[in-house]
Amino acid sequence: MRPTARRVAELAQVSVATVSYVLSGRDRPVAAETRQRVLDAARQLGYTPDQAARSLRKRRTQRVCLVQASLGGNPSDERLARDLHETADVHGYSVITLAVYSEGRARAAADVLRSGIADGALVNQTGDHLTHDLLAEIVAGGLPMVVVRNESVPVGCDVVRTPETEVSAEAVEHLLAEGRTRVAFMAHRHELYRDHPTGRLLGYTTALDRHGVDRRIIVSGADDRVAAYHSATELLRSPDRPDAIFAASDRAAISVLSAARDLGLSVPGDLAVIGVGNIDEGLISNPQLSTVGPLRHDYTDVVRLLFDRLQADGPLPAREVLRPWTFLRRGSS
Amino acid sequence: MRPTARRVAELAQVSVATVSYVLSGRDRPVAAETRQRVLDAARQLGYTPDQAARSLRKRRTQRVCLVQASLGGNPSDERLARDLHETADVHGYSVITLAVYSEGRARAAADVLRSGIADGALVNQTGDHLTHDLLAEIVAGGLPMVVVRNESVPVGCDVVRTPETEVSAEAVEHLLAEGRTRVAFMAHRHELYRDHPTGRLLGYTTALDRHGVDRRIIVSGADDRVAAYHSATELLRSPDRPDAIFAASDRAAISVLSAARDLGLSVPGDLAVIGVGNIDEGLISNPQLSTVGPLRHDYTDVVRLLFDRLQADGPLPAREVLRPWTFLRRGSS
DNA sequence: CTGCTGATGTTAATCGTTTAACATCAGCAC
DNA sequence: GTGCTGATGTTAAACGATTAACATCAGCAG
Repeated sequence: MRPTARRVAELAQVSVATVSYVLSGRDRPVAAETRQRVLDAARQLGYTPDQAARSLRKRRTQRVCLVQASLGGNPSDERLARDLHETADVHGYSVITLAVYSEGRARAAADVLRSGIADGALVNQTGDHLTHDLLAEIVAGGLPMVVVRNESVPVGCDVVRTPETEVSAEAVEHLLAEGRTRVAFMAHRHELYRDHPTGRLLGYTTALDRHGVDRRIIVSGADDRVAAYHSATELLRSPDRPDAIFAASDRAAISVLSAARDLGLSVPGDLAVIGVGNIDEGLISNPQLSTVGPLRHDYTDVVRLLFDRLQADGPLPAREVLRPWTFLRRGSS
Repeated sequence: MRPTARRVAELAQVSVATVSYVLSGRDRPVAAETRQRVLDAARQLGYTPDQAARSLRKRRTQRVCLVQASLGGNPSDERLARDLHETADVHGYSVITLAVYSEGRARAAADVLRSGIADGALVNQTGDHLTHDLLAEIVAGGLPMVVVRNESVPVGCDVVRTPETEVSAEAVEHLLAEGRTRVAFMAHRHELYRDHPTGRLLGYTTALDRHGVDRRIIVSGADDRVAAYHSATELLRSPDRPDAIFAASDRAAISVLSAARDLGLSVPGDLAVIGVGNIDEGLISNPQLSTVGPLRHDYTDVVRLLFDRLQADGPLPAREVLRPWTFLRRGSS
């Protein structure tokens, strides 16, 4: 059995209260000699306070929850995860990750969040799985929450909005204005099988609409590099091949570049390529990758929103922050 | 305030015990009519049992902890994380991730694990930060644990060993046998600043030793694609450039291929390249990437080791599993 | 000497859930 | 009727840490 405060108290010949006063670091006067006895006893037994008991009593878990659609793969998500972990460490919090990769998991995730597993949550773009209703339900439970999303969320939590739709449209319009006529969109699998389009897909269709282009060329493959390569190869071999591809992720776009090169197509001559995400790798590709994405890959401000809430005494008003995104025209378009 | 079992009990006109019996699903007989009243009350109030209280009483958190050196980036780590999350979901567990990216964090992580934050832990290659002593300390606390590592760990937990050193050596020997004379190693940053070499570095030096080669060419850059590209470019521009590069990761190796191409070097003619990890992307690179790594990217068996332990009644003997790795010679060497 | 203050320690209530133990009652065998 | 059994419900004791409230005592001003 793990040692309890009681065991430490017995060994140090004091009461459990004293043990708690010494170890929890509150400034309750404790005689130097007593304090030392307690510390020695705790060390000797290898005592660590039980988190469950502490949480129950203090109504604080010292944990934050990161809610994500997918696990890894996306450098931007990784960066957010890292920033969250690092900040959490500094503040003495642990991070619990909840993967919401389907409709069903969303319901379960909401329940987990409402069970008081963490003191706050950072929700990263979990598509439509976490509906506004579900988010509202969680917020209503009193959980401090920050949501990173490409749309406003009217439920009383902080929202970091990305202008994904607008900037994606801008990029596609650029392609059209340049004279490209057959612009394809390479989508993530989940973008194809749901009612509500993602920002990037919406940007694509919006731009085509504005320019009166009827023809939509939408293929899957953006989920991973290999799928993107094969999907692009097939697409570019078709008799009526596109003269531009807007890929839902930079990684996919880079695979498109590889496919084009392997087929002997010149970029941007024969084919223009634009990705989403503005990952660093786009700077070493050949040609450099045009992309749509955030200017800075730094989520410390987002994370701070959450910890501000955690440290606030009263409830804070819901804030909405607009994350700066831009269309970066580089060599591939 | 979140509703408690007590509130539900009041609403349903029963005792809290009955509420617990109904909701926790134990097969304690409860009259159908009573059960329904409780269920209705719980639904009406949106009741979810408090995790802290439940954990305290049951001495089970329904959580597992994933301990990792880095967050994301490595496809293999991602896959492990995903497999763990999915299996955990199935078993009704949540996943808490602990990032151990430095010596200091290791001590803290050990304390967190010992505080009973989870029912079991899956430790993924956290280099030397988590020393055997620290691991032993955690295991001694009674925490079921599975460690994935490139060496045996004699502390009473399950170990999934990767023959990273041996297979790396094999790959480098292959380069030497082929007649390459200036073989460089591109390392992760952390590999350069610590006493104990990683398996891949050890494999590299071992192979050189065996062939009586004195000259070590070790550069950093394996941590990310951009750094690898620049590091490789610099290396390949040097007057006495290497004729082979063994990169500590496939991602880095692929950047080396890009750098070589941009410099007009032919692969494998002018330069042989071998990576580590056997990621799928190596199949779409041009030329295809030779690599050292696991045959299958599937960690369900590893995860099962952990859940076997969690579900076992008594203590299980420590198992050691050897993960199959191999040197895959493809187009780049 | 009296009464106050601050330092130091202890007692006991509390957080919300689980669960062993007990109470009650109906049904039934004898 | 008596006693047993099983169904159904309640009571109360945990789980381990925190913390308000209280006890004690030394020092000291008046």
